[in-house]
Amino acid sequence: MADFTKKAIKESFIKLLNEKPISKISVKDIVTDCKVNRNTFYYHFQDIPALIEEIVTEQAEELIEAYPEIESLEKGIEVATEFAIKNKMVVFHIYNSANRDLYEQYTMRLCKHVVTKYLEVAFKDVKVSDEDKELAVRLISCSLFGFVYDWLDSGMSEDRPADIKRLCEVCRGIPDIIIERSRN
Amino acid sequence: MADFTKKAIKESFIKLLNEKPISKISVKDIVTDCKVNRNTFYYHFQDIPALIEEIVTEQAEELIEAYPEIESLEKGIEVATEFAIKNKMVVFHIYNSANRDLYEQYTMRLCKHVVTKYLEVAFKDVKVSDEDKELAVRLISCSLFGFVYDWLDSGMSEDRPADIKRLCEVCRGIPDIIIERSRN
DNA sequence: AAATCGGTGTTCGAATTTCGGACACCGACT
DNA sequence: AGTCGGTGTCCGAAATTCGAACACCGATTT
Repeated sequence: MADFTKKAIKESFIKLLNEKPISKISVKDIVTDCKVNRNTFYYHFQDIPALIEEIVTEQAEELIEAYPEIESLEKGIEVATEFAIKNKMVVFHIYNSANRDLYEQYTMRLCKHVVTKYLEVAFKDVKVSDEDKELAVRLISCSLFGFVYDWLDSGMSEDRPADIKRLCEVCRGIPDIIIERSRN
Repeated sequence: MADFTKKAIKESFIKLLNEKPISKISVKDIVTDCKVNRNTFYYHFQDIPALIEEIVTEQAEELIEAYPEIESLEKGIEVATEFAIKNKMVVFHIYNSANRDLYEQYTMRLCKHVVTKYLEVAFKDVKVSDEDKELAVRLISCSLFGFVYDWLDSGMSEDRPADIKRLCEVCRGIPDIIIERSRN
């Protein structure tokens, strides 16, 4: 089964995201756009947050797929940041919505999700304890989140590469510290 | 219902058409490409010719939709030729296949189909008898078919606009003759 | 304060679509 | 003569999509 309907729902949502803020997108808008029954939406997804979760997860996986040979955490941060900034980014639409507090939590969840996904790959050949892995996720997620927060707050500077570099500088020490800790 | 699966099957077919000659495209190739059960193909389409028929019909309808205000038969011929040449053209792939005789008949059928579709619009506000309409379809279809035949045979010249103009010159007299005949 | 409105999320059963697994058939190739 | 790959068809089961309800909520209107 190839789930064309599910795919169409996702595409409609992304399309609508480019037309209006997420807070104004209803389930009805989505199903109207792709001409399916409202129940079909609920058959595939719990609710809109679940839809977002799946889209973001997919994009993260696609990204990791595209960079199978990430050699360093720094590169990983860069890639994760690219993910958050370059690729359309559902995250941003969420962030820009009205219910800021709610979606800040959600953005953080997404950051952790992305970073965790990445670290599964990045830590594959390095022996690091589970606790340290968790620490790495937290540290890097917070950095990523903070960067996105700042980047959006300061008016979305056009010079993304420089901004990414800045984030990398912030995070550069973290992986070394983690690996060092792991060696005791 | 939005028939995403059916749409996917069509898209897979068109995709495969750009990779290999139509005579080498099997139902299995199609369903493998879009990850659908073979029976699902047969649920939607009688066979591959029926699939082609539907694709071409749709493209013709889209074209007519895009040119709702065709003012003259000449313009119509131009549009129909554009349809046959500019828009990817399933017709051509058919034509280039091994079983030339079979598909020449089919190409002619398609030409007639397109021209009929067009003339329904073009003759809408002109009172022309059914016999004359049929004559117009035959004459213009043959011109279109002959043009495509010649165009392909002579190595698909790059200067399409000039070729279209040439076809229009060939056909220019036809509509006038038809309308004149209709006036008795 | 009550009523209306638009959206949510859920349930149900019916209808449609997709599926896997058969089958006979055919033409090409061994 | 037998194998192979493709076709077109059949079946019943499973999955998906549907329309029509329902209670619920929050905002807006009256």
